[in-house]
Amino acid sequence: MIVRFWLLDVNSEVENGKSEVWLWGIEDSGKRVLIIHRDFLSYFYAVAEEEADPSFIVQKISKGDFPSVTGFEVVNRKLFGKPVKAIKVYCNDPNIIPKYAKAFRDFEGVKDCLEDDIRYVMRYLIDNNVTPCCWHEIEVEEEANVLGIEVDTVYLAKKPPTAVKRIDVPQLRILGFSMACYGREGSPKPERNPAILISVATNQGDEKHFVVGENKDDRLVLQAFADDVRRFNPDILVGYGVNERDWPYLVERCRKVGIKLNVDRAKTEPHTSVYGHVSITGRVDVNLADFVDEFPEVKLKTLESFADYLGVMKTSERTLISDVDVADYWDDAGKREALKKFSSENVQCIMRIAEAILDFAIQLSNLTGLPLDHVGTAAAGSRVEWFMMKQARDACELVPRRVEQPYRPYAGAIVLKPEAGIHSDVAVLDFKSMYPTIMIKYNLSPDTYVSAKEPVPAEGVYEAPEVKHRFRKEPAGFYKDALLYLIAVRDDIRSEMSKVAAGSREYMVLDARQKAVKVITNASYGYAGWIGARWYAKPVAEAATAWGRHIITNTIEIARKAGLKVIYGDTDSIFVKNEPQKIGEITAEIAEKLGLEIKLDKVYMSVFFTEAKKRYAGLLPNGRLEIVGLEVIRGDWATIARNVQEKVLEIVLKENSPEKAAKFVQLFIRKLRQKQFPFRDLVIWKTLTKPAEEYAVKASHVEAAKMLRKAGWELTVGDKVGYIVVAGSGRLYERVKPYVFASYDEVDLEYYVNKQVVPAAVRVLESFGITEEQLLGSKTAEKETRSLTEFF
DNA sequence: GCGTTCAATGTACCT
DNA sequence: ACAGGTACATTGAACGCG
Repeated sequence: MIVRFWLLDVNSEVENGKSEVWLWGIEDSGKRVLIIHRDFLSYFYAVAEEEADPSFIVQKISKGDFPSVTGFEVVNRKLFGKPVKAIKVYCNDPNIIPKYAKAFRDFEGVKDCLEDDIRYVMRYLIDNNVTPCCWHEIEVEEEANVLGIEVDTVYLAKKPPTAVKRIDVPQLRILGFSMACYGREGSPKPERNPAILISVATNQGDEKHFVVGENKDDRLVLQAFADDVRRFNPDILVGYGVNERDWPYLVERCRKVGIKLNVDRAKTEPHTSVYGHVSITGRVDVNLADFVDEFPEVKLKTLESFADYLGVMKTSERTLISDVDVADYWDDAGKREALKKFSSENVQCIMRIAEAILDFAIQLSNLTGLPLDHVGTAAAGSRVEWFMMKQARDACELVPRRVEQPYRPYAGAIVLKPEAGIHSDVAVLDFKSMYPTIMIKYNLSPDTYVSAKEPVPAEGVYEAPEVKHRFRKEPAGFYKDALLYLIAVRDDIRSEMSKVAAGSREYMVLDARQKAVKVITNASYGYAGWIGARWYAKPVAEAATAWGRHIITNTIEIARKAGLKVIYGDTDSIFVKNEPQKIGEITAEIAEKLGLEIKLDKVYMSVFFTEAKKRYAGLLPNGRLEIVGLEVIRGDWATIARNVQEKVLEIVLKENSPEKAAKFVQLFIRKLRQKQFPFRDLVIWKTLTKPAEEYAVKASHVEAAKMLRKAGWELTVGDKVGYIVVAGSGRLYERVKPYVFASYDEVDLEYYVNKQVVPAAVRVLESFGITEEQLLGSKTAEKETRSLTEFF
């Protein structure tokens, strides 16, 4: 019997001493199924030394005591482009593979063992061309559901599945949840603090709240939550920070109160697995917080600010309750409803973010081949790597082991010093996807590199400028093939998108897919230069930037020779005076001489530069202000400073009136001194980049973090600390408090005037001759205005 | 002993 | 835990002065 299914999740189990792959799927009919594949043999490679005879090696190995080996196969493969003979060693116990590989490395004639570090499930997926979040067909027979798996049917696979060309996603059941814990000793601990409130929502519109009674006994809450999950039987569970917080807490708490947390489809408990994701057998656990990094505009990566950014729930319309205050809200009869409302809003945010994110997550999973519950937690480098592994297999390239590499920096891109001040009518030209384009054009790939000691091959080489790294022209390296594939796929998707209604379900899926393709394409250069990469290839990255510098330098020269004033440039772009005819001419000349396409990206009606690189603001014809690098878009400046600078830029660029801007700043400062701005606009957020003890110098956010920790609130590396500068004496770091512990009365307003608002404003206004003193002015308002008026 | 100078430290940004 | 290039605030030790 043939079954057609969409692959939701995959895991492996050991049954009667034999490994089997479990494929969790959804059929067209909506049936949830489990397909068990029993006879997939895993393997690793023993790579033979150049002079060695592989069959001799096989003979020798056969005499050793390796009971799990079931067979050998001598094959031709490549390693970093060099042909090698390899012995594929099949084993019936996947778990013993690393041990055998280690032993085999010592055999005479064996250069190395490879791919022993690829887990059984991933081996299965790659070798059979099975991709998660995609439709497949498979020959199966029905099997008795002896284990009581919570699916409609259990099948036994007769053959590996084959992919079906279909892009649609079945109707998935999604359940989101959010929890609150009661504690007054700092960060809640499952050993001592109950889960007082769990809010649950589904994509079928249900919303439920499980709340403890007055005795705060959470057994019923936990049980009801687990029962409700099983009743709804979701395919996907979503939350925010669930892998590191909610799931471990729930598991521990249930253990403590003597309940089994049964929320999966196979009667096991949630367990932490690779990349730190929590695995819930038969379902997919998605931590939405893993996807906030795709939006660098979101500075503070909390649920509420992510939701605010996506436009699903405005923070300004909410009463936010920080962890520090949960117990107070619970204990105060008048405030408890607010806590419930907060929890309900949180789970609503989660559901709406899921709606906005899941299409992308699904497409990224499908493109990289990483299961949906891994793909979020996997770092950018891993995502590229898994994508490349599939490409490598097609090219018969062996997957190298990850080897510890020393960090060796190399030269990157060129940035021009801008001409400070305001320029009007400025065109921005740029090379789209410059590094991927260069990598394709010059066949930059780990398997095409010709080292300095090697002779030039017959087909010739491309030699990078400056660094002189050489890459064979033929055949195409697997990076080139991979990048060409990605670009072709993206073009296909875009043409498909133009055929369907914008905003339709199909359009959204296609758009999510082209975004996933873009993410992988753009990360490929960085991957090549990453020392953690299996295919770390410094010459590839170094040659890409060298060609990039060559191209942009020549572009600047061509523009100048054509009489175009070059105002600024960074990596792959140039800012020139907008003269369409000349731009047309140089575009053609660049294409002809450099073989790369430069395009008009946008025209600024006016653009403002400081003396510094990477910081400017431009006014677009539609009236939108684009701000780059300046304090406005920096998350480590207080909101008041960002707001004042944004307004100054707007006045300067739209009204061309620095004087008006200066007066605005003076008024702003008066309001600040009168405490007219919300307290939260004074909070400064900075990331803890290492454990507090490891800092070489005292720093404000670290001191604030220590104060939080003293009160029991644990922070880990990567967390952002929000602090307030309070009145007092001494160093800055001696005058800060976590914002949750501070009140408006303690604030050192003069710090915010002198070190936040004024510097942010002066950054822009000093170009127009306005000084800090003028903005601060003298004591009375009249005098301020007069001195400024006199100045002009 | 005290104020100034400046390299080092730390964070976040740009492409 | 994708790269290098860059700006800027703050710290803290060295430096200069007398």
